[in-house]
Amino acid sequence: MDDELLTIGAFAARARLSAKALRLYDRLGLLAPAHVDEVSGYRYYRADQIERARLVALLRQLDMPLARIAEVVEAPDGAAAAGRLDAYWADVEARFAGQRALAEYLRGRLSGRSSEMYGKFVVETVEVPEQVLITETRHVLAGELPAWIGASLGRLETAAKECGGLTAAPFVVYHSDVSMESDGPAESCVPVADEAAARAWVEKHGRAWETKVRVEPAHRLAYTRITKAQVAHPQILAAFEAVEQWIPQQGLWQAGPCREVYFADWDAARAEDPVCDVAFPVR
Amino acid sequence: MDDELLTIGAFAARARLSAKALRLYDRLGLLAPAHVDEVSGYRYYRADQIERARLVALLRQLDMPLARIAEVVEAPDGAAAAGRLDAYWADVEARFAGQRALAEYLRGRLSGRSSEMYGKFVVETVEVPEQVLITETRHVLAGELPAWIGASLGRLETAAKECGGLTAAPFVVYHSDVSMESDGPAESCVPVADEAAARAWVEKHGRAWETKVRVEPAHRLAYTRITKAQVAHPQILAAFEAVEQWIPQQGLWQAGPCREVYFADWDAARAEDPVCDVAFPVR
DNA sequence: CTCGACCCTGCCCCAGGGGCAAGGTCAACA
DNA sequence: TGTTGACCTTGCCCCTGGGGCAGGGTCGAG
Repeated sequence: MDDELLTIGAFAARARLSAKALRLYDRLGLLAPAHVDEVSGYRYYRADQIERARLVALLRQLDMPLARIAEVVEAPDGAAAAGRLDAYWADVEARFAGQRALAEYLRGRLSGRSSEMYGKFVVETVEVPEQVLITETRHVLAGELPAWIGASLGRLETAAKECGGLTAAPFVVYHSDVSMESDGPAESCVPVADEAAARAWVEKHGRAWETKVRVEPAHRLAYTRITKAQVAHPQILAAFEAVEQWIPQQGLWQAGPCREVYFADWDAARAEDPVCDVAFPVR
Repeated sequence: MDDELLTIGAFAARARLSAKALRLYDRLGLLAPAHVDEVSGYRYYRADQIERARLVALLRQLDMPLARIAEVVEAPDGAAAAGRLDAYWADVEARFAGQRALAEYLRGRLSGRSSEMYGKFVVETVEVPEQVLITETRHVLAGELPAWIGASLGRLETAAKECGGLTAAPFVVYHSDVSMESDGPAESCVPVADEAAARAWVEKHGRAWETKVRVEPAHRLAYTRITKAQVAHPQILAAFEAVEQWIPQQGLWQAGPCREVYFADWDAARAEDPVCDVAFPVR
């Protein structure tokens, strides 16, 4: 066979990687030389290791982290490797689609169409009485947000039935970044009638740490109503901004993190139906 | 106006950035607080700085480097800012398109279609006599490669006319990575008849460092012929791989970096016409 | 034997922050 | 008027995926 050994430089040229990178991959166990001279420390690679090295190099061109590359090249067979690549690439595609939408939105905004955009939103305020809430809090990425909101509110609405029923529309509070990438905590909330029953339910069914009962004091919300079609990035950002612009114009100021109040039946709504209020607590 | 000042924490929550990030942006001059207490060092931000901070946060979600974000937010007007965003985003789109093509290619390869793919390429060898070359060497990214090859070979072919004419087809040698992202040096070469004239031409017209005259000794090339349509990433990778697979099977080994020999008139060729040999020096 | 081309390790550097420690400030409440 | 707890400061080390350089060891050809 082709069992002559290549020095790191020769191997690097053939694999089209740098020697430095090869040393790193050795250290990480991603691509160990076939032989290391114990005296000199020289690394020697077999020619048939080039294939793996090239694959690593190509995967790096996809910006795949070395840890995930290891999963691909260690896969038991080609199909498994292809599957792991696909999983990674699906993540990248999803993320990129979000970024592209955001870039388009920003281009429009920077081009000076902001005043037109805000004009489309009608902002009002509403007094909200004190509420007993069952809440679930989680760090969640924007891509999973819709799925998580659906699942979480579904769980909590089920709980609400055992706690005297819903006293108002469920909502989600964003304690940090509203938009993509965000792993800032999101808190889904359902207002219920019976605080004691709620505490008992959480005691029994709550997921540790995530589920809590909380009493929110009375407050005032500034909100704008949006349609189902608008509940998506980045369109929804325009709604948030419209409300944020409006608040100081009225001599008010924000008194807490923003929230989305889902007052309609999501599944039954059509794209042009109003389903959600984008809201900020104000004073 | 709304001239009350916000502490870094309050401002961070409103801008949906971390306090740490705000300190970094302050240090980089990207987003300086309106006021810094000289005694305590506390940073205070005006409410109207939130807009800029939000823009920075959104641009960061596009993975735009802070230096380019600075260019956007410092732009004299919205149109200029939008233009800079567009320029950045066009880069991202181009890069992503390349990555997507590579991911598709890799999925096919990992799924075990490699043997079919290699079967499509017929590999042969040819003896190449000693050649006098005028060469231009540059670090070039894959995106610019086609443009650079065209321009560079155009320049060198013009030169060749004054140096006894072309004695063989021009070619490009890849001294490092063949594929995208690569800034590994690429060397465009034209073989000419008159070495003395070539040296004189380079002396007179050569771009410092980039242009050289070089005598390449006689060698043997293993090559496969590809069509104009195949001269693109990542399809061309399959051709390179086919030749690389073939070489050891014949008891040969690679004796130098790979090259693309352009033997046809590029502009006159149709997509299905052979225009290029993908070649490796062998022994 | 010598020389130049390789190779080794180790250290510092980049972006864009996260996390933590030690210590200084601020405001509200008793 | 404290005190307390929340908030702020700087500074240091950590991450990824290497690049670049210094100082020193090795290899092979002439």
